[in-house]
Amino acid sequence: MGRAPCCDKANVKKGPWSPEEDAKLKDYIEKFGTGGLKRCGKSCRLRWLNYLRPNIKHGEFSDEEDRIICSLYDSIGSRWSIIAGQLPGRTDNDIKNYWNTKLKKKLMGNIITNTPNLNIINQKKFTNNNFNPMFQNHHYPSSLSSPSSLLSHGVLPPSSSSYPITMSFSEGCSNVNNNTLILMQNYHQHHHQVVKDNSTLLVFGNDETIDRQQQQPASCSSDGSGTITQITNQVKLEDNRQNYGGFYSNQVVNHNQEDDQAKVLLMEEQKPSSATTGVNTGVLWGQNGQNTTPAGGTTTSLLDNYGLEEIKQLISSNYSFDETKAEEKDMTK
DNA sequence: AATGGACCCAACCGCCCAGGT
DNA sequence: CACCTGGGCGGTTGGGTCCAT
Repeated sequence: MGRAPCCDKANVKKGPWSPEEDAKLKDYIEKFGTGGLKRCGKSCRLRWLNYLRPNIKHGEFSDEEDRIICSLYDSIGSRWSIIAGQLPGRTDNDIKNYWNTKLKKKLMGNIITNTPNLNIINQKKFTNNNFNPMFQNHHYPSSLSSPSSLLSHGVLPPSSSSYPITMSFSEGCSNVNNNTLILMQNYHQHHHQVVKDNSTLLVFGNDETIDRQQQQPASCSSDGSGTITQITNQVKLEDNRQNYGGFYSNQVVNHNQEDDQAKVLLMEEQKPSSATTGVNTGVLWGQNGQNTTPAGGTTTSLLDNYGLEEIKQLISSNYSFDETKAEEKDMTK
């Protein structure tokens, strides 16, 4: 037997709360608890919890709050109530909205603006000759496999302002290995045209990002897996999308003849389905906290190496991260 | 000034679970 | 044990606002 409705839907008011209703609810709760309103109990509860109850914080989130949210999101995923528990005055709904509408984008902006050497990149496009060594050889521990973890471990400072950059990775970047950071201009397909987006993808490369024999760029999904794509002098669209969990890889290569550097992989963000288990979910949309197996190996989240209580302690102890602990744990796998 | 798209966020929906009967 | 109920939670929606054209 299914669950009974929480209220008589025909006889309850819905929609935004009026100031009169707010005052009434507050008054009732202060005097008698809930009752008397033509509101479903659930609605009253939510209104109270998210808006009316004392000491609710509204307005801007601080950098410190950002860090806490990012760290916990990286560790335990979208368990907003637990995250809210670490932020006095903030509600799970608030944090959820903040994450979905701002923080996620802010993180990407951080990576663009605050990664060392990025100024150079902003002034110069990559070419075969100037491909920034940082992105060729800079390795991060596998546990730092998402923007939020990079932020939460202090790799990136929490302030941000995002702006588009032009970026590509070229045939010259042959030293791409696992956990190498690659930043790419994001494009998307709109009415059969390729449209430049203001956002930027952060992608982890692996050995597959370059066909070493043919020296051709290849697609690289957020989990580091990818396939080889033939370069042409025109934008090439192949509708052979593969779902890598984190992104759809469009298999598009843009070879700009004017400057022989704009070989840009086109990728499109893909919102993960909650049902995507057993696949790596990539950089941006990672289902962290789940022990998933990507195409090219395994990922570890902080939760693999720490318990929830330890994570809380880590947060309060200024985010020091014990690399050896992760490595020890990896050894035992 | 009009309009359409993007963005934000309060509120709703539906599922799960614990506790009471 | 089965059923009922409400709390808790994460995902989603839709209306208001902003902003670019």
